[in-house]
Amino acid sequence: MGVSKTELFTERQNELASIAKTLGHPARIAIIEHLISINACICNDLVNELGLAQATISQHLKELKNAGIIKGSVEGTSICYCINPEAWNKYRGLFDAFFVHLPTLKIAACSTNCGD
Amino acid sequence: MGVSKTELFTERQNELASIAKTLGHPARIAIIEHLISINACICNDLVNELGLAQATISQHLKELKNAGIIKGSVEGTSICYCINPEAWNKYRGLFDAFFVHLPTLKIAACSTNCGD
DNA sequence: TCGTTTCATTGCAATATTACGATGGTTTTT
DNA sequence: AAAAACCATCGTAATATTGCAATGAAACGA
Repeated sequence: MGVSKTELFTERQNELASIAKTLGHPARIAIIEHLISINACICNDLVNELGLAQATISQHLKELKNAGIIKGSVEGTSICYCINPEAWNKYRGLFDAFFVHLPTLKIAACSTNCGD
Repeated sequence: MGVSKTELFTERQNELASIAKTLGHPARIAIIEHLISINACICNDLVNELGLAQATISQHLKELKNAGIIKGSVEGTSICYCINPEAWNKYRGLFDAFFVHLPTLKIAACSTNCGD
């Protein structure tokens, strides 16, 4: 039906999936990486940097803002965006905790059980 | 249009977004974590473990298999799934490299520029 | 062989996502 | 005040995703 059954999963699983979903578009990855490389806040540059329309960029920025990954502040006629370090570190922690699993011992056991 | 303009981004950005998208559903997170906790391969258990229909679980397993995160091998009438450690480590590396950015110095600069 | 178990696949309905043109609001510049 | 610059939002079209019932396909046991 196009809607996820979030009530079946833990809050952490839903949160991890939600932030992964936010990162699940190359434009949003590119926006984040450009924000980081510029080491400061951007706005209309993203429209020129990536090849997407202004409305599309604005839409992606909104999603990133909703997720908390970035924040923006008014700066004259333009809006200055930057990474939100608190959310950034929180999400890094979530992914770290997720990927830290699967030590060597488990790898061996799994390979054995799966054959192949 | 519902379709991403992948040609605008680097291969790495597309790959990172793709794997993030695969992880962007709580059922797939739950499947992965259950596979890890069982330390071996599962199949029909997932239908009982999560509250989703068999067809739905099968669909999620297919996506995880397409991404390479898991692999399955026939085991009698059932199919044994497990984490694919090579892909796992590769994706962990991608996320690590992504999140490793934003050292303390940049945090300070960004906060200053953004006001707030 | 026949039924059972276990999955994958198909077909469908409901909803979500992606992209963009057009429009409007806010702030600066002239 | 008028024009310009910048951005968010609305509306729309095309496509993707989610979930499930129903149906097949493959392997096992009686």
